[in-house]
Amino acid sequence: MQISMKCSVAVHCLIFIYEAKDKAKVTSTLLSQSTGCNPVIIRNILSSLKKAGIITVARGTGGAELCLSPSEITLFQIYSALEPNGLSGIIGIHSCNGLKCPVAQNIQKVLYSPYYKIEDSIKNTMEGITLQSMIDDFHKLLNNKE
Amino acid sequence: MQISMKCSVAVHCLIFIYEAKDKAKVTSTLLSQSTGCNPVIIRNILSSLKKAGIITVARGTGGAELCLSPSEITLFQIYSALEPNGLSGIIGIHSCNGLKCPVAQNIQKVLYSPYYKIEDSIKNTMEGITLQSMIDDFHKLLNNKE
DNA sequence: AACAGATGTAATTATTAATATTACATTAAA
DNA sequence: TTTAATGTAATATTAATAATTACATCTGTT
Repeated sequence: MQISMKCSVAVHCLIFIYEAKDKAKVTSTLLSQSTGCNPVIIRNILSSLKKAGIITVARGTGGAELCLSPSEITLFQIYSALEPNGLSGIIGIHSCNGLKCPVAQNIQKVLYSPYYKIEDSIKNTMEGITLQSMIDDFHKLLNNKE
Repeated sequence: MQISMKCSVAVHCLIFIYEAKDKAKVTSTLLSQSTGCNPVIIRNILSSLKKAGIITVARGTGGAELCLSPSEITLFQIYSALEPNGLSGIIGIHSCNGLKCPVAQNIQKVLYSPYYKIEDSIKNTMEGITLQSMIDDFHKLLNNKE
């Protein structure tokens, strides 16, 4: 129901910011050109990452930078920054409130535990993936092309 | 991006079918009343579950029944029955093809491994959840209400 | 054989969620 | 004060979900 591409775009931006360090000022326009997304979408994503303490963005003059080292930034942190409700509700549940059927009256409670387990396993997996590991993979890909 | 409520509705239907065994003929109309979903949606879901060998649906006369015991039916089987593409692509990736930026050219490959890990952890968790366990939880909820 | 009550499915419409765009106030260095 | 940014609200567009309509088909019953 809702792991949107925002997360992918955010990882893209973070790798870009890391690579551009001391080389170029990273503006939302630049990132919009690199990702193919609208600059306002980029600004919203950067704004979320900023609130989560992952990056700083200079007002006025512009330019984004990492606040943490890539090994301290996990995919779960990135995802959580973007999705205020976290993983809860990642799977849709139909609302059948007010119906007499006992299955209808209890289905939401029955699904709670399975869905929580799924959310928790996604969380654990995401916590095991760092920006550093993705940057490493990126560099491997660059080297393989030579 | 896409774990829809179909999965929840399917579990609802399967519990209903299990509970109604030898008591009532389970038609799509009945299930549509219990779930609050449109009967055609129900028929499509039942059709998918049927193709996956989880239930039988009698043509003409009507009525759905389980083909397997609830302990043999996992949440992953149910989910897979409904989603032909499985979990792949559960997380959206922006398309930035044809762009010069090296990040843009490699981001999809960089994200492949992390996203595969996530999909796999969801799969494993879903495989550990049986219809039986959900039916047990349902019965516990019924008893607690007395 | 005709009827009644089902399923199966294609085609269409409606609704909701995700993404993009426009507009403009605000910021800070030059 | 000009310029090039960010920040964000409001709106529009697009894509994904779900609902609806319509009708062919099936099968037990009368």
